[in-house]
Amino acid sequence: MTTTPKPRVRFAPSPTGLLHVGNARTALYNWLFARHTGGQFILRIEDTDLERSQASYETQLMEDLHWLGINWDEGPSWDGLPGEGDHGPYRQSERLALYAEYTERLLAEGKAYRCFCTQEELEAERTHATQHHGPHVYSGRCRSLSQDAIEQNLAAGKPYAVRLKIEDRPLRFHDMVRGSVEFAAETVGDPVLVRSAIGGAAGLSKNEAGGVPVYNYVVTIDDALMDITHVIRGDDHISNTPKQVAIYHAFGWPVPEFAHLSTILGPDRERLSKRHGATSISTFRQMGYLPEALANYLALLGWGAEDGKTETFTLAELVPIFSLERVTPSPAIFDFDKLNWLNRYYLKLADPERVAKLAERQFCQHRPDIFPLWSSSELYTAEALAVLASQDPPIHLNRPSNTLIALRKEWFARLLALFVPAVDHLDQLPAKAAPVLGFNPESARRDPENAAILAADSARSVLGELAGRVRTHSGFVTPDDFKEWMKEIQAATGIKGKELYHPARIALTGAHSGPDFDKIIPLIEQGTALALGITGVRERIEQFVGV
RNA sequence: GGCGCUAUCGUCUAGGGGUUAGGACGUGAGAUUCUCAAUCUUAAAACACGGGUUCGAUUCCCGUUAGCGCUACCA
Repeated sequence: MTTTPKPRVRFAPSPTGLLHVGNARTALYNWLFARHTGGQFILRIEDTDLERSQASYETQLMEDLHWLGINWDEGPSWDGLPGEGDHGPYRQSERLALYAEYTERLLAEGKAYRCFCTQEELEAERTHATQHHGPHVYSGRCRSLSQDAIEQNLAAGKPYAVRLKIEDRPLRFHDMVRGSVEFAAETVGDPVLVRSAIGGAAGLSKNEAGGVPVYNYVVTIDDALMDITHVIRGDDHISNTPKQVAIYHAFGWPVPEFAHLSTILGPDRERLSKRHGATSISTFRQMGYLPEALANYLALLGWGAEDGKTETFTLAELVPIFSLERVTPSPAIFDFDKLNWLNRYYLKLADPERVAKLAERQFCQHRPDIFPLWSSSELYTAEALAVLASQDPPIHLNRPSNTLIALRKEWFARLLALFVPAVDHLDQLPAKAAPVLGFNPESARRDPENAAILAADSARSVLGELAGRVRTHSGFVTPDDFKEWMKEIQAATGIKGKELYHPARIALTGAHSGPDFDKIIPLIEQGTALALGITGVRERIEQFVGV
């Protein structure tokens, strides 16, 4: 026995849509297996469905993989890089010419035969099978056609498909996730390898369809030609596998190992789809999920560490411990809550500057009235600087160039420090930060919970007292000022606790709950001073009470 | 209809002939706080059912049930 060669695995998506979490997980497991074993990870684009394939999807797909941290050793050229590897081409559409010679070989060796059956005849067989509770497989009628009959049909120009002769013995293969799997030959039937002109194929007219090889045939040849040793894919391919195994047998090629990954389901136990919310990688990205969170979650969905306890892994940590033997065969329900937990975890760990960049994009999209922050050319004033410096924590002017921008970045970093821990994913940030950025007084009053709080007599008194103090106050407001007011109002009215704070909080932030006043007030006043279009504390209370 | 795959807390899972069946998310309670989030502590929560095998099965075998997939000259 020679030493076992390094594994070669492939991820073979069709560019017919956005990369879906299920496929992404398949890609991830392939990648992890390759990296773990020191093997090769190959990307092959199955773009032969001319009708549905789009070049833009192909690009997006590669971008999504890249974003997740999955790179490939061989694959189509991308992003200016030439295609790598000596097993190309890596786009199936560029391989079409390859298959004919293999079909000739099978025909010549008598391992495949021409089938002249019409659609109607096949349909009739199927109905008959249903009536007799048998499997819906081809009877093999054209297997035993005499040479004369074949010549005659050919001469008559009858369209034909090419079918593989399935030998009458069980078709079994080894699955690294499920163990040995076996299919009886009679439940498989002689599969079509090459379509006839009557068959029709996606994107082709009936006449063009003649001679077009079928998916099961093409993948098998591609996998064999690319020296794929381990086929890791979704479990919807299990029933295709016996046909593929028969093709390997017919050519005398070594049968690879298989690993069929279970389906990912939605909370209702149906196959995960757009119906359940976000499912494509690019959507998760837009929503402000971190790639490491998604990759970690996907790794955990159907696989667990040996200790049964560790839950958080970087890709680098995953590589040495990942194994297909530990992959669970049962279907898994996609749990958005757990993904969110992981995302919060990684958000806490992530470099603040990186988070700031991602967050800024979200603000630009959702609050164009206030963001972008850094483009303004307005100058700061002496008063503004005073506000920045005297709040706690102060923002000091300490950079000679780009000063306003530097100050704003500092402010933004503090805003994020306050609100990022409160979100599951970054696109929730603009809404969460509304207490600082500003709010609509009317809709704040209309909120049912707010309305209930505001309806109380005590709330009216508090707001009246507060407005009075705001009016006589000059200059900006500090948390100490605010504390002082609350103390005075409590002394004057006897109102305290929630009855005191909730109305005040609504007047200031539009919501009855949120971060500490100590944090909010400096951010508001500093934001106002930085000309961010944020209404100051005094103004917003006056506005609110005046409504 | 046929064939195949699957079955441990609500969810993801660990485990494995004798265990207090472990962890995580989520949920409940408590601490903290005017409140929310975060954080910490804590609680509740599972071996689908029926037969075997066995001194003993959640674990092994067989059925049942349920879910899912394939059943095409789609990919």
